[in-house]
Amino acid sequence: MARLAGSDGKTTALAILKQSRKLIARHGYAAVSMRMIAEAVGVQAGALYQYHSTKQQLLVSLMRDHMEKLLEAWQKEVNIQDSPAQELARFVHFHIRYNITRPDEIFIAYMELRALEPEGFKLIEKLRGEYEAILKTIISRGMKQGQFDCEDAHVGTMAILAMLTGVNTWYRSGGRLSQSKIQDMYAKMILRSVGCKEPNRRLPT
Amino acid sequence: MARLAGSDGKTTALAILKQSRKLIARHGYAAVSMRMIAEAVGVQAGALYQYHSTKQQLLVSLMRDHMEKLLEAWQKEVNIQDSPAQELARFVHFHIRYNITRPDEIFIAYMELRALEPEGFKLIEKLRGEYEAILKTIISRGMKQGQFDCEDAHVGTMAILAMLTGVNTWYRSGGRLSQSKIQDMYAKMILRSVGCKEPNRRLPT
Amino acid sequence: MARLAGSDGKTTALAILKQSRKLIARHGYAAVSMRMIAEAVGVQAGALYQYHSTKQQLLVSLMRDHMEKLLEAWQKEVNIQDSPAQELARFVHFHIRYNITRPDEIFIAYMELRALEPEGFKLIEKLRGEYEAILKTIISRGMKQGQFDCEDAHVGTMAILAMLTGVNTWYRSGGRLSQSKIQDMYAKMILRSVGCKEPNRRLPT
Amino acid sequence: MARLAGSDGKTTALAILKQSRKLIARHGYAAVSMRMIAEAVGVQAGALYQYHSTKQQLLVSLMRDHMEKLLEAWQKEVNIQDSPAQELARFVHFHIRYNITRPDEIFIAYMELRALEPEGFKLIEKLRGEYEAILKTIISRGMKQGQFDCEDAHVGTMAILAMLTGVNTWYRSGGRLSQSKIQDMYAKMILRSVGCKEPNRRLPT
DNA sequence: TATGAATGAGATTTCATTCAT
DNA sequence: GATGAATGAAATCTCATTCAT
Repeated sequence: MARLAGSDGKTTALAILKQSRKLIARHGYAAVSMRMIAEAVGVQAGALYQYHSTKQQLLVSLMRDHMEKLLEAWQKEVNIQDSPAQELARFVHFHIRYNITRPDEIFIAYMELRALEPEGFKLIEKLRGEYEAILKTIISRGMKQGQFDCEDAHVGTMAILAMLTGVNTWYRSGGRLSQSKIQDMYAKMILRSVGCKEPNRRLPT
Repeated sequence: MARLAGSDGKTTALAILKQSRKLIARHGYAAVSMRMIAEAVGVQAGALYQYHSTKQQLLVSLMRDHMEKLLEAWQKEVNIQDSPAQELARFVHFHIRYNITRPDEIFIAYMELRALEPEGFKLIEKLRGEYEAILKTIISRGMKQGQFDCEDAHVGTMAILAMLTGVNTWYRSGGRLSQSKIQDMYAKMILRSVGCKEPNRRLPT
Repeated sequence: MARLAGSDGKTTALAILKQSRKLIARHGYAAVSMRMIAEAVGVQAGALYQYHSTKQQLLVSLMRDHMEKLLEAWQKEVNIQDSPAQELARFVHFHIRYNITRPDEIFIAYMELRALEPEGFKLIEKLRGEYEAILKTIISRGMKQGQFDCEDAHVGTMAILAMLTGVNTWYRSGGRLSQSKIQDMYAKMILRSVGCKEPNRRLPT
Repeated sequence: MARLAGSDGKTTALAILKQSRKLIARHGYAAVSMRMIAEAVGVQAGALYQYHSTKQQLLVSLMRDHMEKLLEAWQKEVNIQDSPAQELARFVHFHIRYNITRPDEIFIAYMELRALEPEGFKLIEKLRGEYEAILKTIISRGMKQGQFDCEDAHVGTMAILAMLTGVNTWYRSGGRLSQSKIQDMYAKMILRSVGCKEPNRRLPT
């Protein structure tokens, strides 16, 4: 049949992204079928192909979307007057705050790289690299200025990102620890881990 | 046809575990078919069912196998005379050493929990809990003895495990950093992160 | 959206016939989708249904169109003063000339009969029969007048039509042989094949 | 489920070829679905893929099979003592006899070339070329020896093959004309068409 | 112990067609 | 006259699994 009265392309497009994000995060790209997504959206499977030419394309859209928004969000957050320690703390707070409210995006971004075909993989890897570079630059600057005592900026970057992103594997909103408490704890652990002596100053959560 | 001359049940059983581990780690449980495994082993798909009653059972075998061996290995490693700091350092060295040589097992253990059906999930979760308890106990002991200054043993446990396990996402053998160098760097970062002042003593890699 | 400024029903109608003819001739009715046709025309698939109620109807239009024009064209060609041999030669020249410039129509007319549903099939078969009857009548007349020595008018008709229509399977314009040369060669072969002794007189190509 | 007691690969393989040949000849490659073939064979659609990796492969098998058998059959038929006229008559008789009993193969061979993807197309074209070369050689020999008066061996080849293959479009076994009568009529028409004066000697049907 | 044939369900994707706008 | 959104059916192909041999 045809279009239902009141149906609307933009609404459907958003619903597809939302539902597929949720499903893929829960079960994994390979385990989610186009039919499952369609059912969640409330359309037939064929309708999905008006918005994404293949299942793979849908995954790429999801991941690119997330990475681009993440990078933009940091740009709005950054404060050029920060010392390295302040900037690292700000980054920790930002990363946790941003990720804790978007567990599905994060999970997909980290877990479904292997499901990407070469073209999509290259695109997403580039965006990931840009985000890693932000943290690496902070650490390098702190090392140059003698504020941090870290042996290797790259290893530090990877270790800290793993630690931060790991929050999502155990954090439950409404759990024993508030988000701001977690942010403070992680900031402290991480500043210590790079050998920073400067006291951790409170930052907006 | 019947059994090929020279074919051997034990050999096949091992080959199935080895190849399925490799394939599932690379592509994910849902993306690996029984036929792919069979081809890698060099048998027909039907033959796999002589060893594992379902695809799901095969996954459970793989994961239980890994967790049990990991726990056993730590038992052989532990030294009851260690101070908390020494034990934490030992744990860091152990975890990195053990995991760096078994990237596939680790990846599956962390990634395919969601692919487990309820029965298998309960079993594997129990074993994971036992491993986490080891680290949590170390931290708690260090806190009690005043050697560590950590606000929350559980959060510390999860943060440290995430950091450690993250090594596998970027470590390449033969890369710029040797395994023992990485172990030292992580031990330092982690001891600092729990507020330990005791100098890091060298441990066997 | 509504009609685009400058779009025009007649133009679209012609474009649909032209593009569908081309596509169906190349790939076959079953292998051509309405979307492929729409894309070639430069409209959305839905727009095709303003001109043809179904895909099948579109095919019937294409075939009826061709057969009717072919029959009309012969009517303009015929010369009632021709002897049977002259008329046969005229027919050969006509058929080759007409078909060589319309390879797509011919191909569809001969190949897609099987794609017609009963109603359309009856219609097109009737028109085909009329065309075959023209040739059969020529041969019969030649036999009655003793100019041809052919054992069976029907077999002769079918054999000659197959031979003539086969030209399209190998003729390439600009190839080694000119159209008029081919017409002469075929006229000679065909007149001989029906045992006609009268010399082949030149006819307009 | 599993294999049915008494089922047998060779039997199924033959049935697939037989049924797909029949169906593709009637409706065309694009219009025949794997399900239709499977139903005709009496298996599920998936079972077809044990024998042919794709639908396209199945088509190639069908066409190669036919062309190879056709070429072999002529090799058994040929008589090196034939004069060109005798050989041409023999070829006509052979072609009609062979094709009249295999209408499906012929139809597919001539009609589904366009359904072949490049790889398969190249293969089948090569075999077709070999068959055409047989007739072309006969005509060329007749021209050299002065027995035939034909202006162009290539055009003659294509014209005669079209004529001969066209028999299949109208012949119905048990119809008004017997096969041997048709063979004689065509041999006569064709020998005349190449300007051969030698009387047509009877050949085995 | 393993093969080879098959199933039945389900995967992604495409199709002709419809209809509110 | 045409679009854009959608349907429901069907296409090709893959999958886990079974079982006679």
